This record gives sequence, C-alpha cells and structure tokens, in this order.
Amino acid sequence: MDSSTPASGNSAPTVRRRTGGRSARVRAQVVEAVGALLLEAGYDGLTVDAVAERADVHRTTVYRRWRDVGGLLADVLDAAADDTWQPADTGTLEGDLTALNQELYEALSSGPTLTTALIAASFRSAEAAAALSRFWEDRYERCAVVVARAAARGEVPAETAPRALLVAATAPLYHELLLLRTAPDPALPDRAARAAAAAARTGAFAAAAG
Amino acid sequence: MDSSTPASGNSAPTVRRRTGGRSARVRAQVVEAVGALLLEAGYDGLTVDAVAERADVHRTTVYRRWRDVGGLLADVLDAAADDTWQPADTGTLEGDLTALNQELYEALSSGPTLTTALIAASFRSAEAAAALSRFWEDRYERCAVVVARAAARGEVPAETAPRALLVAATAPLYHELLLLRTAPDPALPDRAARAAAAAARTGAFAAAAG
Amino acid sequence: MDSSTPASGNSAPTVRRRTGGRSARVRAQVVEAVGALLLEAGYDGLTVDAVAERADVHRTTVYRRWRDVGGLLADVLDAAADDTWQPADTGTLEGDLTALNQELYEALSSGPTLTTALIAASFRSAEAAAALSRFWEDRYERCAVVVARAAARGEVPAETAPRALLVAATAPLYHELLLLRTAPDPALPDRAARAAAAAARTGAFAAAAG
Amino acid sequence: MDSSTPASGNSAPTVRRRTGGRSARVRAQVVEAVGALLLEAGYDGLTVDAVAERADVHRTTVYRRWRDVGGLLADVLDAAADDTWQPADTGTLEGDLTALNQELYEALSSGPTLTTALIAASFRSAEAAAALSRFWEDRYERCAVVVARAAARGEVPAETAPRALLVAATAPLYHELLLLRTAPDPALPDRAARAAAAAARTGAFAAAAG
DNA sequence: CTTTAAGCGAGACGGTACGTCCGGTCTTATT
DNA sequence: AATAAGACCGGACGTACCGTCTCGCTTAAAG
Repeated sequence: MDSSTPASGNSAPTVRRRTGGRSARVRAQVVEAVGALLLEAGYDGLTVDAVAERADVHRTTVYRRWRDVGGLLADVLDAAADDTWQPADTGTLEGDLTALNQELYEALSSGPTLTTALIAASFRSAEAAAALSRFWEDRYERCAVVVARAAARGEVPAETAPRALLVAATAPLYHELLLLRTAPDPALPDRAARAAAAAARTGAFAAAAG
Repeated sequence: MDSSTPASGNSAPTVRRRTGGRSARVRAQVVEAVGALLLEAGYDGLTVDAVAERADVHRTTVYRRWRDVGGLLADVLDAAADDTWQPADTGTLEGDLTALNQELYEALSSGPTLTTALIAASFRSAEAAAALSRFWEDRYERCAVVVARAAARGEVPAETAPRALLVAATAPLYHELLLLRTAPDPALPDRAARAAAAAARTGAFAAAAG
Repeated sequence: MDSSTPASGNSAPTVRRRTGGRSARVRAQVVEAVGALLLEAGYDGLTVDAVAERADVHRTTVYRRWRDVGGLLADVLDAAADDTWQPADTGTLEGDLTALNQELYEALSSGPTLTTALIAASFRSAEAAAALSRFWEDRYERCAVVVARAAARGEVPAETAPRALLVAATAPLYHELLLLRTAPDPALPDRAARAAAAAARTGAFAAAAG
Repeated sequence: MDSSTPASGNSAPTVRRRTGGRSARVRAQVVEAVGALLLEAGYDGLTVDAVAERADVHRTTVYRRWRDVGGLLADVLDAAADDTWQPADTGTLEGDLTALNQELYEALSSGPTLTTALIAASFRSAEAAAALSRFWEDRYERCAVVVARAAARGEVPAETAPRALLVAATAPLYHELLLLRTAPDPALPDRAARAAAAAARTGAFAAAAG
C-alpha cells in the first residue's frame, strides 16, 4: 500500500516524441534522483537544482520536461502505480485488513518515509496531490476484492461498501502516524482492523445505510 | 474541533519579558496577520516578509521574536488552544460523535482551510508539528467525556479506550478530505460516527482488547 | 594620474565568457553606475543595492558577477587602467614633475573625488586595494620616461631610481590633500616637484645610494 | 609619530558633566575597548555593538555619550594626543629626520596597525578625520624644532618652512606603505629623510620660494 | 544515409524570500 | 527623574532557489 515501487510511467505524447537513447536515459536518471532526494532530504530538499545535479542533467532540461517539482512528483507517482501489488488473502476479513494495515504501518512508521514526503508534497503542489489521489484510489480499488471475499464468505452483508470499510480500517493509521504523530504503537494496525471488521459485521457499511 | 479560534496565548517566558504597550501590540498584530495570511494564501503564502508587512511590523522584529515561520505557527496554535471549546451533549454516543464529526466536516470541507494550511505547515516545521499535536491531543482529551458519558449510560463497556474510539470516528474525515481529497460527501460524518459507535458497542475499543 | 578615465576593461576570462548582447550591456551599465555612485555618494554610498538599482540590473546579477563591492571596484579600476595616458614632455625634469603634480592636484582637490572614494575603498576591500595598487604601479611605470629623459639630458645621474623620485614628488600631495586634509594650496604641486627635482640633482635617488 | 599612545583625553563639555565614579569608569572601559577592537578587527570590526559588549556597557550608553563610531574615534585620538612625545635630537638634520621616519616606519609596517585603522576610519567619518588631522598637526608642530635646530646650525636657510620639509620627509612612507602597499623596504626611511634633507639644503623649502 | 528538428548543455538574468548584522531610535521598567 | 535594558525600525548584506531566455551542439528519427 505504500508508494515506493517505481516503474515505467506514461506521459501523454502530443507531437512526435523522441523516446530512444538520451531522452530515456535522462528521464530515468531524473526519476531516480527525485526518489533518492525525497528519501534523503524530504520534500523541502527536493529542489530542481538538487534534482538536476544529482541526475547529472542540466537544470533547464528539468524545467523543459517537468515544468516544476509538482510535475516531477506526478511522474514519479504515476511510475510507482505501475506495479502488480495485490492484497494478501488470509481467509478472514479481519486477517486481510490486519495484513493491509501491517504493511501500511511499516511504511509509515519507519522514519522519514517516501510516503511522508509525498504527502507533504501533496499539500503544496496540486499536481502532486492529484497524482497521489490517483495512486491511492488505485490501491483502494485493488483492495475491494478483500471485501468481496468477505461478503462471499458471509462475513459481512453483500451490500457492504468496500471503500468505506477500507477507509475506516486504514484511516486511523494515517491519522495517528502522520497527523497526530504519536509514538508508533505496534497494536494499532490490528486494533484498527478489528474495529473496522466489527463495524462491518454489524452492517455499518452497508450501502443502503450510507 | 477546528483550530480557528484565537485567544490570548502563552509562550514560556524565560527572562523577564516586556508585556505592556508596544510589545503586546506587536504580538497581537503579528498573530492576526499569520491567521489572515494562512486563510488567504495558505502555507506557501505565509512568508515572514508577508507577515511583517501585513502586521505593519519590521521583518527583523519577526525574526527576533519568532525565529521563523514554525515559531509563528506554534504561537498561533498555542493561542488557538486557549479557548473553552467543549463537545456537545446529545444524549447518545452516536449523536455526540456525529455532532463532533459534523463540526469537523465543516471545518475541513470549506475551501482552503486554516486547518489545511496548518497541517501543510506541520510537514515542514517540527515546531509547528509539535504545536499541532499538542492542539489535537488537547481536543481529544476534552472529548473523552463523550465516551465517559456513554459508558455511564451503559452504551459501551466501561473499559472502552476513549482515544481509540474518537480516532476511529474522526480519522476517516481527515483521510477522505485532506489526504484522499475526495469530493465532500455530506453523509460522511454520520457514517463514520455510526461505524465507530457500532464497533465500540461490540467492545472493539475495550482496553483489555488493545 | 588620477583614475577617472574609464575604458574598455579586461578581466581574465577562465572559461568561455559571453561577451555579446545582454551580458556586455549589463557590465557597461554596472561599471557606469559604480563610477557615478562613487562620485555622488562616496564609498559609503556604494552599496550593491544602490549599484543594482542605478544600473537597472538585479541585485543577484551583481552578486553573481562581481561577488561584492571590492569586485566591482577592481573591475572599474582595471577598466580605468585601460587608457593611453602619458606624462607630458615639457623639456625639463622640474617642468615634467610639476605638470604631473598639477594634474594630480586637480584630481585630488576637487571636492569628493572618485580617487578619494577609491582610496577609502582600498582600506576595506583587499581586492580593491590590489586593483588600486596595480593602477598606481602602472602609472608610475609610464612616468619612468620622465626620469629617463632627464637623465639623457644630464639633469640627474644616470642611475637615478625613477620610482623613488616620482614618489618623492607626488607623495606630499597625497599626504596633504588626502591624509592631513589641509586646505588646498595652489603652490603645493610646484613646491613638491621642485624639491624632488632638487634632491634628484644632488643624486639623492641614485640607485647606488639606495 | 604614531598614534598608539592612549591617555586621558578631552571631549568638549557642553553642560555640566558627571566625572566621578561610574561615568569615568565607563569612559575608560569604552576607550580601552575601542583601541583593542581597532587593533584586532580594524575599522570594520569597530561596531558599536562590539565596543559595548567588550566594554561591558550597554549599547545605548555608547550612543548617548559618543553618538556614533566617529565620536568614539575622536575621543580616542584626542586622548592619544595627550602625551609628551618629542622628536629625538641626533645632532644633524638628516639624523633627526631619519629617526623620525624610522619610528614612523615601524608604526606603519607592523601588520594591521592602529594607525592604519584610524586612517581607514578617517575616510568614513568626518569627525574621525578631523581628530586625526588635529593629531597630525600637533605632531608636525612638535617636530618644527628639528628644522629650527638645523637652521641654527646653518644646515638649511633660516627661512626654511618646517612643515613643508617635514611633509616631504615623511610623506613617501605613508604613500608607499599605506596607499601603494608595496612590500616594506628597510631602506625607505633613510632614503626619504636623506632626499628631503638634500632638498632642504638647496633651499627648496625656503619660505620665499613657496 | 542524409537531413532536420527535437532535445540537451550551458551561461546569464530577473525575481522572491531567506536569515543575519548593524546602526539608530524609542519605550518600558527599575532605582 | 534619570538611566539601564529591551525592543523596535530600517538598510544592507550575501545566499538559495525559482523560472526564463538565448545560444550552440547532439542526436534520434523521418525521408
């Protein structure tokens, strides 16, 4: 559920573009530099100058292709979405949600995360914010299968809204770790998953009800 | 539950400070300017220069007293915490939580919020982040009474952990509106409150359970 | 012998510099502004800000190219050295020295001089001091011909050290007008020239004698 | 002939001043601090703040009593003039002048001098410039006796102008060491003295002649 | 296998904001 | 009532980035 998996990416071509050789190499270097800088110095360290220097590419080249830092982030995020991540299948709703939360917990509580930096960025660049939303929505869609399986097993009502349930399960983690910045609590992933599952079983997320 | 209520403020005095006349006026002007700028231009518009100009105070004065933007925000937040806010008492747990969420929903969904700006700031200034954490913890503590009342009424187990329940109720709102940036959904406050209350009734937040 | 004659300039190019169009215009404007400001406001009025504004060039551009006020002065001085000044040939040593001193007297006694400002600057910027020294040494070298001519005429011993003689002739003017700041005395140039010439005739500046 | 001898001083009193106890101590501390700072950090290091801190006196106290840095320097210089310095008597004009120059040479060529700092200051503060002029004129007057003795001995015409001769002897040192900043040349004091004496013997400084 | 133009390297510039230092003035609190 | 201490205003400094522009030079792709 984290966003640290880079991939190929896709920027809409308008006129005939050059894709081979130098251009491709430049893009790869820049994308790599952005990721590295975000990890090392956070969003504030992600200056165009620093990216250019690290990528061994000229400043103006970055401006030409990505316009600004938001563009860089959007490119990196879209690249990160290009993977084959799938939620685990543990056999129970609570187990699935707990596994999800565990993964998320590790991504968020391990020091200065790429994810943290991206969220920080999303508050300052509309482009980055949109890319991050796209990324998360994609993840939630992939997780819908968890709810479908639970419904199939009869754990929750068939009308249960997957997104609402998933948000209820994961939101407390983001809230505690990113916003409230409380000390990491290893029991948190499980507790949040359990509470969401319990609510789901009572039909609190049944579509008719919300 | 939002942070738009300024008040008198309290920054720990180390040596004997001047409190009368000019100094007090300067501080009031600056605090006011910070709030106004955050609302108008967001965190990125909150430059020391802009604050100084708006407060009709010299740049160096701001640097001398508040050091940087983080210091300004911390001061403003501590001032904002100095109010008498209390959660409403509707007679039921679900009602109380819904009222809470409704208030929060309005604060978060009305365009570029002061709260949004503060959160953005918290990702860039450790000082601001700490102040924001303090502010929220204070709010959660004030809300603990909601859970106590529910326990007294027998709605939830006596061992129910107030903070975990409150976070479960409110976190989805922060998540949807601030991070996922989905379109505001008026049903959201109620749904989140209802789900949290349902989970609480099953004992999902009982201390023994985590 | 004064330093008010600007010219084309020559700063050692390390890498290939841009000489055409904008860059050249910027340099010309800045050099002009420095001269004008020195005359109008003296060294203390020569702030980078003022230069930039007057030259209609941005502050940062000045810092980029000239680093600081010392760099500006060095550039201006090196430019000023790029002229074709030559000492007059009056037919006698005393006449030549007097002509020299007269020129110097006028440069030094006419109100707040560029020269005065440059000397003031030389006490604060090593770079400016070095440039000023270069400028003066260049002038003394050009004046050596005066002594050579006198020696050829048999007025002074052939071994007469040109520099020592020239310094003896001109130093009193600098001393009185710049350091002692006595009221300008029109007889001064002639008197100093005459005394130096007299000493030279006695062989006081013969190299063998030190 | 240098200005490194501090003493009691005298700044023109306007209204009745306090002279006892604290005020006197404050003045002594400040004057001492000014001298020390000039030596250590030159004129540019002579900030009111630094003086105040070093003298262990409050900033505003310095402003009250000395107005600005120029005032401080004037006070220090006037204090320095309050000594009993007298030129040596070697028996010959050339010897006296050489002794004078030797003393001056040492004061000027020993690294960053107090004298150097004072001259630098004189280019930036009218008050300091006036005080420095006063100081030097006082010194030249005390040296007039050297010329008188030479005249009495018949070495030079009786009408020889003392000041012109003395300036001719000393000016080259100031010029070389302060303005041209050439490498110190131990032969310089003697050479300048000898040349001036030679010129004087030819009557070049006789009053009738200029 | 040439063209040819897209893309890159390079240097400079205007501009905003930063955080600091210092000069001077004003005002509060102390004695 | 005087003065010491603190706080303020204002100017300048030097720096870091941002985003733009104008040149040439490379080089990938089209003919």
